[in-house]
Amino acid sequence: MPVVRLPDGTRRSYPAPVTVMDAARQIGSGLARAAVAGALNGQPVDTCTLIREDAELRILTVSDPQGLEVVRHSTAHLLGHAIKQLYPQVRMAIGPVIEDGFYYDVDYERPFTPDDLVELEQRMRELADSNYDVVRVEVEREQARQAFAERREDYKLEIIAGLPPGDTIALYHHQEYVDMCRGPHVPNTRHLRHFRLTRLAGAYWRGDSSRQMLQRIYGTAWPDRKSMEGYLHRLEEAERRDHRKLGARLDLFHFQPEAPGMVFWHPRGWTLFRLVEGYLRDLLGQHGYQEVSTPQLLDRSLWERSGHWDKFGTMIFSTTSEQRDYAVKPMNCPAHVQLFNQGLRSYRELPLRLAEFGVVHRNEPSGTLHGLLRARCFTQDDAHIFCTEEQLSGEIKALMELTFALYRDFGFEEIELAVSTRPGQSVGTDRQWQQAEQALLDVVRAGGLEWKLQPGEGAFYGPKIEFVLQDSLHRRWQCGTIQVDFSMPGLLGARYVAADGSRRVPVMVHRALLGSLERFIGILIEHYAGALPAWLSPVQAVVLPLAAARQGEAAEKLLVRLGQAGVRATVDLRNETIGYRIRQHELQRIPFLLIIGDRELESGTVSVRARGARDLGALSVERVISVLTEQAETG
RNA sequence: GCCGGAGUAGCUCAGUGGCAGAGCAGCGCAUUCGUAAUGCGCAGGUCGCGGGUUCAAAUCCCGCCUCCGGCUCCA
Repeated sequence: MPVVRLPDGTRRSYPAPVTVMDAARQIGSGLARAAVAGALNGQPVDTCTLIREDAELRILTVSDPQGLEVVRHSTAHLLGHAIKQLYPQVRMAIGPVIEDGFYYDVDYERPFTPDDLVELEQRMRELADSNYDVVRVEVEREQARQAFAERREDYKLEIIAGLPPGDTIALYHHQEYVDMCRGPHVPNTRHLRHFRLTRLAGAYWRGDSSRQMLQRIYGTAWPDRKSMEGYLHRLEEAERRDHRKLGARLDLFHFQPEAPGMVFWHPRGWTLFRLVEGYLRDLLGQHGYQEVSTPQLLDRSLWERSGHWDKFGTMIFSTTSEQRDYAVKPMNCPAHVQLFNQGLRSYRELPLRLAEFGVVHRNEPSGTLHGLLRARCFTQDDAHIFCTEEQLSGEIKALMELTFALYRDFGFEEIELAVSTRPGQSVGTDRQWQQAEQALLDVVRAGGLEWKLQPGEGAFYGPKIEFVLQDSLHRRWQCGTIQVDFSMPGLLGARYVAADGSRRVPVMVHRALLGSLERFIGILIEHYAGALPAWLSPVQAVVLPLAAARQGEAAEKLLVRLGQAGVRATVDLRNETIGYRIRQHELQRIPFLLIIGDRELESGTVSVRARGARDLGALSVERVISVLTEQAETG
């Protein structure tokens, strides 16, 4: 006699066990038609699931996030069905749900082409439109093994072999196609209507780079046509904002084959770089840091002692001179410990905060390079804080506040936190790690902020807090990091004299706020779609005389006055129509266009057009300068 | 690094074995202009690099480089 409680609080009791679908039907035929699955006591289940005991039940439809997940998962199965019909020799691996869609990893003798994708999608539509029932059958392990052995699904057999013994296995029958899955799945393919296959890629079996490379087919699925179009539009928007394209169009930087993964900054791009750097430099001064600079090449032995050579040897650029091996520095920390080690340090000097805009080189695998976002040479806004154990949590707390304020100034409001703990390969003792992890967790917990744990994702010398910011398209970017290190100072011989006269090893906090300046600038460009706020714009204003012969002289005079006021401005005296020049500078995303015609010449004013055709009217030169300098303030 | 795709003028792209093209940008001349493209003309190429097949290669084959989409990795 199960009693079922519904989300609105009503209870229904049944004389005998009922299926989720039966329960849905009794609530309403519309709901039953829309039901893609159920949630029994919060657990997603198939609509064919029998409710035997008292439970809370919610009917999932495609408009429910959990229901949408079911639809996406079933669409992956539908893809499997289409694949096996069109290419029977394909071996199926896994087909999970991901953000915005799903994929299926498969093994096939030849590479799939975009044309194959079109055919697959077409077949998926035909299958979905035939509105067939998806049937769940629970079987014993041996039966599942046999089913997939007959079908020569080697990957499925490997998955079965890895399942804990005794588990029942669910097979989903899509007509002649059978897939193994925990479920739940839609009861009928009529729920699968708004989907699209998006791209092809390679992927390692079980994510292991030493194993077979499979072909991954990505797809997306949505509750309705409108939300799918919205998604496709977001993809286009992301492409439109691609910093690599904008970097070229806005004349900020370029890459070329002779220096893969290394940036050639153009004058405008380097202006932006220096603006970001200058902002940070001011901040360092206000927060008790001292800026330093350390060598680009350091003897290999130093990296062996720090542990970097062991862990990252193949990714360190190196060079030899007079039979000595040098590493092009991939990090600044060992060099900063050398600064700490100069002279005998007292506890009175702690915390010692050393900052460097450290240019580092890392030999990243060629396939991972991605414009400014993943480069082989980049500039860290790096710092190392040497402190006592007692000072540690105060330093971390101050750093978190500083970081949040900084992101806000650059226009990022949504920030997430993650704590990463000890990885497999690491230096240091259990006690040191436990202490370091505790220090980070204490601060994060006390802060009352939301955070997630990333077990085993820490650096080899210490755990870390990571700052993940969301841009205007809601994409996530990991930027800042705070790492607590009880190991490296000891490995590199750092000591200070404590109040009681004993020698102690300082704790070292590694921290980068923006992370890599190059990468952060790439993110900024995409966040603002190239329309940087005035304080970050390489060119803040362009002076446009209507006709150079008549107002050119006045334009050049204005340019001089703007320069004296600290406004980054240029003048455009080209013999082109005003409409043409305005268009060009709008495309260059210049914040202010200052137009001088005969009317302005007579009245001693300038017409100000702000980016995006916002007309600020005719203003006096003094007023123009005060408007521009105000706008050019940070933030 | 691995899988797949791409590379033709500064940019966007057309050109599938037979004379390398278009639009925009650039330069020149005309126009002297009122808020997102004035007109006419000129110039612009080792078709990524190297090798091969062919009477003939941007086009077919092989190797390499770089880029793009993923995977793995990311101190």
